[in-house]
Amino acid sequence: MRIGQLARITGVKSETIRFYEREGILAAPPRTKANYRDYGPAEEARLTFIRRARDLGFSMARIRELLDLSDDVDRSCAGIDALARSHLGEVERKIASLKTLRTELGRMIAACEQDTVGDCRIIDALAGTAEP
Amino acid sequence: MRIGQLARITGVKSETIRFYEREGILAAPPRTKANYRDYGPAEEARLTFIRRARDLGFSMARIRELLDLSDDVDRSCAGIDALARSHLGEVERKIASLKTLRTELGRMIAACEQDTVGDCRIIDALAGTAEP
DNA sequence: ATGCACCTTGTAGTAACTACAAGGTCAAGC
DNA sequence: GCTTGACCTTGTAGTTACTACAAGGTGCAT
Repeated sequence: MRIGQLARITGVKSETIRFYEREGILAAPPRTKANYRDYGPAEEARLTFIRRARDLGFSMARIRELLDLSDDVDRSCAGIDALARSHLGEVERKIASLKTLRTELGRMIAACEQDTVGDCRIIDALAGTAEP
Repeated sequence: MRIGQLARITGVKSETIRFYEREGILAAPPRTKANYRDYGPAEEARLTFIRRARDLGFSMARIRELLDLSDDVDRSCAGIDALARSHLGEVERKIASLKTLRTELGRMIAACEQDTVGDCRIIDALAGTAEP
């Protein structure tokens, strides 16, 4: 498929896809005889992964590491383990933060249904200043 | 407290704190007689919130909205409800994505413990191409 | 054959920081 | 009293990760 279709499917703009190629995070695909980039389904999955990971607040450096975990098939178990554990820690911290934020947003919505509004403790939810 | 101590506590650099003040996301604090910025605990919570939210991949625009939910005490319930629901949806999508990533990282670590490595399906995990 | 949507490269602009320069403040030690 | 050092001030310039736009080539449909 051509870059435009890949862009539509993944939600990553064509310009950004070319940018990723320049940065070496996405391999240069084969070209058609008209010199158009020609992508397959593997690139689609890789790009969707990158977009989701960016949306979750991972830096490009961190995403590169995650992609390396996937790319370097013949890599030492010790290396994979250490890196995977480090990423797992970050992922679990993010989940925990999001859960406190979810709880507080849910509480506000519930209060609104009762027309009682109350005060908003979103800041405390994430800042960890909230009393239990 | 002065900007340096606030920076250490929150993990937000002094330069970034001043940047937030310029952008209007953080109110200009009172000054000491030496013209130093003088912060209290409310700013600490607000900054920690901003840092965590940024780390979770929320844009500054989205964070502004969340802070507005907190700041605009006398706001219509309908407005709060709509905004909170929209944010709740984003939060739940992020949690769901992170959970699939967590599962895959956990699987890789477990495989490593067995010295069986196997293949890495991190990309499929977030890209949603994985078979169950 | 002439739109039109699509592609190419390259360059410049944006968001959200981040670093650095040039200088002012102030408590501690000689 | 004076200097040293850690801290602060403003301002400007650089970085990361895009994003937009310009100038032109490609290819299918009318």
